[in-house]
Amino acid sequence: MKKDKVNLNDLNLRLTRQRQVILDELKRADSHFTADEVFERVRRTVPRVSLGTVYRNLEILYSHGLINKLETAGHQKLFEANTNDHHHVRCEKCGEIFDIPTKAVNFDIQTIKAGKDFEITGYRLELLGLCAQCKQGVKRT
Amino acid sequence: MKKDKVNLNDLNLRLTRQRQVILDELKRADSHFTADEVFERVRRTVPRVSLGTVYRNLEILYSHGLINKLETAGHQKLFEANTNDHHHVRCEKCGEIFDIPTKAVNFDIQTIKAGKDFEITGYRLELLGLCAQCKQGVKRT
DNA sequence: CTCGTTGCAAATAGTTTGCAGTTAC
DNA sequence: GTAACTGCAAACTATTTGCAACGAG
Repeated sequence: MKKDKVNLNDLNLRLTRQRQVILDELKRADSHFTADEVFERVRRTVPRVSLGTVYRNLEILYSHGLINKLETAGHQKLFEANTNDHHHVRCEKCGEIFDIPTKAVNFDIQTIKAGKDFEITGYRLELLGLCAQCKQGVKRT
Repeated sequence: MKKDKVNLNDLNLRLTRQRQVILDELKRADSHFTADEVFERVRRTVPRVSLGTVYRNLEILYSHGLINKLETAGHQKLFEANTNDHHHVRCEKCGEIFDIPTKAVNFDIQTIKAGKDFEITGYRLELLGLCAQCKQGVKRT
């Protein structure tokens, strides 16, 4: 079944130039960006854009399910265009984030025995690792 | 086998009154506290203690394995006296943190198929749920 | 005595917000 | 036309840090 394309209009959202470019940049790179990375990219196209606008839009786009937000302990929030369910792993050496398909991780909260009256409703999993490049000891510049 | 008691002396650490009281408070309550909650408690005994000192000590005690630090996305860091391996779940309604024994959670990073050259070295798991009280709809004051 | 530690205050980092002017529709 | 949105700057929150005085061993 094909998912309907989300219509900004239906959400009382306006398609401003800033918002459009923010979305475009995320989709184009198909990677994980911090708010200020997005800001820097959007700035190339919309020089007078402000960081506040970027933050506001990322939050709005996320809360309407148009993009994905990645919150991790002790790091800046990351945003990505990919809204499909997947996991992430951070290379502890270079800090890069890599995607891991959901099915590659054998974890199911249903199996958690939390105690009879406690209901587990969700989780946030932050994987840490060593990427292929860093494992080889290749230095990045 | 009984674990040796950690000796502050061996670690070039001095047992100041502030440090002692911080440790005592964490042990006494055997719960999870933010730095400023610890600060408030320690202040009752050592009125002139500063928040900076509390932060510094919590970090030092943690880095020497004397206490446990809990970092979660979007929340203040938490500290606890219990250094045994265990999981935590946060009630999404009341915000309370509850412990979950390691064995109650069926999760093993060894089983993650991350790709042949990628090595998973660790993880941070944040469980979310609804505690017994909140599930009943009991209001807390 | 000496160096780890403290209180204090200022700095930092990431993010949010108030407001008056602008713009999408 | 009007409500959503913007740029700007200031505010905020959690945490860290520089420094001169203090105190544990």
